[in-house]
Amino acid sequence: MRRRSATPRQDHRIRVGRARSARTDARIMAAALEVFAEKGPDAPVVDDFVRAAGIARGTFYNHFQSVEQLLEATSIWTIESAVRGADRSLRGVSGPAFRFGTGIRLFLASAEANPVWCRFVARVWKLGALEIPRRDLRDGLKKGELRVPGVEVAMDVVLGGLREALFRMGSERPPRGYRDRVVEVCLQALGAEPALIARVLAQKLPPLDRPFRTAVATSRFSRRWTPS
Amino acid sequence: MRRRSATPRQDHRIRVGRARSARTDARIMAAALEVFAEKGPDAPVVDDFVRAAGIARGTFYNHFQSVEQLLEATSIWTIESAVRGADRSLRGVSGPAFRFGTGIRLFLASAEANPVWCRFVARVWKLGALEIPRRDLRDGLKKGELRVPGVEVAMDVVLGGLREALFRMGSERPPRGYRDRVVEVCLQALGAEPALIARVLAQKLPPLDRPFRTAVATSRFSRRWTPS
Amino acid sequence: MRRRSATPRQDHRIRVGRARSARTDARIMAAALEVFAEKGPDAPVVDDFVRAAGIARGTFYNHFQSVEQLLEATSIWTIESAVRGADRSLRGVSGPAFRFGTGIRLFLASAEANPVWCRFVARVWKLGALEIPRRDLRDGLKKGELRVPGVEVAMDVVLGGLREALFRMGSERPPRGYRDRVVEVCLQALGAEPALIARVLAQKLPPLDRPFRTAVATSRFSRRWTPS
Amino acid sequence: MRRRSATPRQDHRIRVGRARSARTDARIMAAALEVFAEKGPDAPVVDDFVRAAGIARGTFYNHFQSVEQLLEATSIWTIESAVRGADRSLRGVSGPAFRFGTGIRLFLASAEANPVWCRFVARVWKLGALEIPRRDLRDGLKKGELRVPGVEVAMDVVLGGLREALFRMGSERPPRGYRDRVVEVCLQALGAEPALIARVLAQKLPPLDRPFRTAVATSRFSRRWTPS
DNA sequence: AATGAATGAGGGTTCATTCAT
DNA sequence: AATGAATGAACCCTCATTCAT
Repeated sequence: MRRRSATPRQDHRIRVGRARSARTDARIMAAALEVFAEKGPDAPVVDDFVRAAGIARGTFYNHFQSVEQLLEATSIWTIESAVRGADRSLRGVSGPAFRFGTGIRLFLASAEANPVWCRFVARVWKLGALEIPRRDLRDGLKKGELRVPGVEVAMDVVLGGLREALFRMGSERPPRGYRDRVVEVCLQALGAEPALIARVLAQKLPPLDRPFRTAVATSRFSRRWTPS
Repeated sequence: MRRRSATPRQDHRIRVGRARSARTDARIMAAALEVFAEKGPDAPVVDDFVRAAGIARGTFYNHFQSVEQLLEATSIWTIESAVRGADRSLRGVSGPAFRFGTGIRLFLASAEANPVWCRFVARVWKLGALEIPRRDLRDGLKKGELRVPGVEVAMDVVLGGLREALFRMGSERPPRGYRDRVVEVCLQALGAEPALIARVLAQKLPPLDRPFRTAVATSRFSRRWTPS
Repeated sequence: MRRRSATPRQDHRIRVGRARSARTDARIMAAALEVFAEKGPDAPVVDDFVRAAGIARGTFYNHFQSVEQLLEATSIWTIESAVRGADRSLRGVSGPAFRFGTGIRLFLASAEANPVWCRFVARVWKLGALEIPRRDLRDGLKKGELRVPGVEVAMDVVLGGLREALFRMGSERPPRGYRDRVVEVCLQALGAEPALIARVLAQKLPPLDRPFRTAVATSRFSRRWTPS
Repeated sequence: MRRRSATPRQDHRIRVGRARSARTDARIMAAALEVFAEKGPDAPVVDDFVRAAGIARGTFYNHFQSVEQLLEATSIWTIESAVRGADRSLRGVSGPAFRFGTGIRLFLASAEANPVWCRFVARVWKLGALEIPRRDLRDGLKKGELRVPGVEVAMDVVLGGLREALFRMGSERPPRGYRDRVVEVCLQALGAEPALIARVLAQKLPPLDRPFRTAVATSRFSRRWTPS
C-alpha cells in the first residue's frame, strides 16, 4: 500500500499510451488491408492509408516507417494468422492428401467469406510460410495417395492456380460451386484418386476461426458480397 | 503542277518519317521489354525507358502518350506475336489435348530460351487473348480426352500455375526438366491419360519462330542463360 | 482555518515543484550544452534534447518555449557564469594589460579543460557581455601599456581570433603550448611590450572555479581529453 | 559542305541547351550568394533559392543536387576567384610581410565594396585555400620581418580576426577607416615593424578585378551601401 | 521528328507543438 | 509537472509533361 505513491501514476500514463498506440496500429492495418486489396502492393501512397484510417499524416510515421513496412506488418497480421487458423482447423484431420485437400478448401472458404481479405491475399501473397502443406504433399507422395513428378513443381502449379482463383473470386461474383471445382482440379493435378477427391468435397467444412474479423469490423469501408 | 509534284514528295517524306518512326517505336518497345521485365509493370518511370533506349525525354512522348500505353503496346507486340507463333508451330498438330499440351510446352520453351521475355510475361501477362487453347480444352472435354469440372476453372488453375512457373524460371536457374514436369502436372490437372501425357513429352519440340527476335537483337542488355 | 492551513501546504508544493523544476531546467540545459556543442546552434531539433536529457517531449515545453529560447538560456547560464568566474579569479590582479592577458589565458584554460564547453562557446558565442575586458583594454591604452588604433577594432580582431582558436581546440587535440601562443599573439596584436607578455605567460595560472561543473557532472556524455 | 546535313542541327540544339543551362546555373548561384549571405550556410531551404532565382522547384534539382552542393559551388565560384584575383593584384608586389599586409587590405577592400559578398564570406568561409598567405607569413618570419610564436597560431588568430571584422562590416556601416585599422592590428599581431605597417597603409590600393561582378549585376536583390 | 531544359503537381518525411491523461 | 500520442505545416525530392529550338 505504501509503495503505491508515485510509480502507479507513471505506469498508468504509460499503459494508457501504449493501449492507444496499439489501437492506432490496428486501425491503420485494418485500413491498409483494404487499400492493398484495392490497389495492390505497389500503387498505394501514404496518403491513401491516412485517408482510409482517418489519421494525420504524421501519425502514420509514428507507427510505420514506410509503406513497405506497413505491407509486411499487414501481411503477417492477416496471412500468418489465417494459416495458423487453418492449421487449428485441421488438427485431427488425418491422411496427408485428405489434409492437403481440406486445407485448400478451408483457404478458399476464407477467401469466399471475405472478399477484401481475398483480394489482399491474391495481390500480395508471396508464397512464404508453407511448410505444412508442403509436408502433407510429401507424405502423400510417399504413401502413394498423390503422384506428381516433383514436389516443387507441384507446389508452384497448385499455388499459382490458387492465386489465380483468388483473383477471380475477388474481382467478380464467382459461379456457384467455383470454389470446390478449384479444389477438384488442384487435387487432380496432384494425381489424387477420384474417390479421395469426392471424400474431400463431401465433407462438411470445419468452422473457421476468423482471425481477421476485428480488422474488418473496425473498418468503415467493409464491402462484402456474402451476408455472413 | 506544283500541287501534283507536291504529293509524291510529301508521300516520300511521310514514308521515310514513318519508317524512322517505326524503327524508333520498336527501339523503345525493345528497351521497354527489358525494363518491365526487370522492374515490373508499375515501378518504371519514363526516364528508365529513355535511358534504356538511348533517346531524349521528348522523343518518348513523340511515340507513346504514357508509360501505361507503352506497357500495353509492348504487351501486344510481345504476347500476341508469341501466341501467333505458337499457333503457327501447332499447325498440323492434331488432337485437342495433344495440341493443348504441346502448346504449353512451346510456351514454356520460349520462356526458357529468353529470360527477359519470360520475366516480362510472368509480370505483365493479363491472361487475355487465349481463345485457341480454350477451344482446344473444350474440344478435348467433348472427345473425352480431358476431364475437368469446368472450362473456366481449368483455365484459371492451369494458367495461374503456368505464371507461377514462369516466375520461377525467370528468377532462378530452374532445375533440369522443370519445364516438362510443369507440363506434366498441368495435363494431369486437366485429367489427361498418362499415355497421352507421355506422348506429348516424348515428342521432339517443333522449332520456334521466335517472334521476339527483333526486340532481343536490338537490345543492348540481353542476358541469356542458354547459348541458343 | 481552511484558508490559513492551505497556505503553507501550497507553499510547500510550490517549493517542491520549483526545486524539481529547477533541477529539470538544469538537466535540460546540461544536455543542451552537449547537443549544441556537437551540432551547432541551428541543427538540433527538440528530440535531440529530449533524448539527451532523458525526458518526455512534453516536458521540454514545460520548461522552454522553443529551441531558440533554450539556446539563449544555456548561453547565459554558461558564458555569464564563466565570465563571473574569470572575474573572481582576476580579483586582485592589477595592471590593465596584465589583467586582460591573464583573462584571456584563463578563458582558454577553461576551454582546454572542457572540450564540450569549448565547442559550445566556439559555435554559439555572440561576443556580448564583455564590458570588463573592454574596460581593461581602454585603461591599458590610457596608461600606454597597449597601443592599437581603436578599441572596437582591437576587440573585434582579438575576440575573433580567440573564437577561431576555440574552434581548433575543440575539433582536434591542439599542439602543446598552443594556448599560450594564442595569448602571445593576441597581446602582440594589442601592442603590448614583450616584457609584459612574458610576465603574463610566466605567471602560475590562478585556480579556476569551474562554473560549468554541474552541467558536466550531470551529463552522461562527458568526453574529456584531460584527466582533471 | 556535304557532311553538314544532319549533325550541325543536332549540335545546334545541344549547344543552345547547354548555354541555357549554364545561364541558369549562374542565375541560381547569384541568387544563392545573396541567400547564404542573408541566412548563413545552414538555415536556407530550397525554396529560398527558388524564389530568389525566380525558377521552378524542379529546376533547382536539374542544376544542383542539394543545398549543400549549391553552397560548395557558390563558394568556389566566389571565394576562389576572389583569392585568384588578389593573387593577380599582388603580382609584382615584393617583400613577404608587405605582400601579406597588402593582401589583407585588398581582401577587406573587396568586402567593403560588396556587402553581399562580405556577408557571404563572413558566414560560409571555411578557411581553406590559403597556401599563398601562409607562405608569405613563413617567408616573413625567416626574413625577420615578422615575429610570431608559430605559423598556425598566427594564421588562426589573424584569420579569425578578419572573419569577425567581415561580420561587422557586413552588418553595420563600419566607421571610417575601420578597414585599415583592422589591417594595422593584424600586422601588429604578426609582429611587423610600425614602419612597415605604415608603408602598407600609405600605398595606393591596386585596382581590383571584381570577379563577382556578374553575379551581383544579375541579381535583383543587390543592396549596396557604397555607390561604387 | 528529335532534343533536353523548365515546369509544378504529387508524394515522402521530419519535427515543432498541442493536449488528454 | 510529467508523459507521449496525435497533429499538420513545412520541407525534400521525383517525375510526368510541355515547349522552344
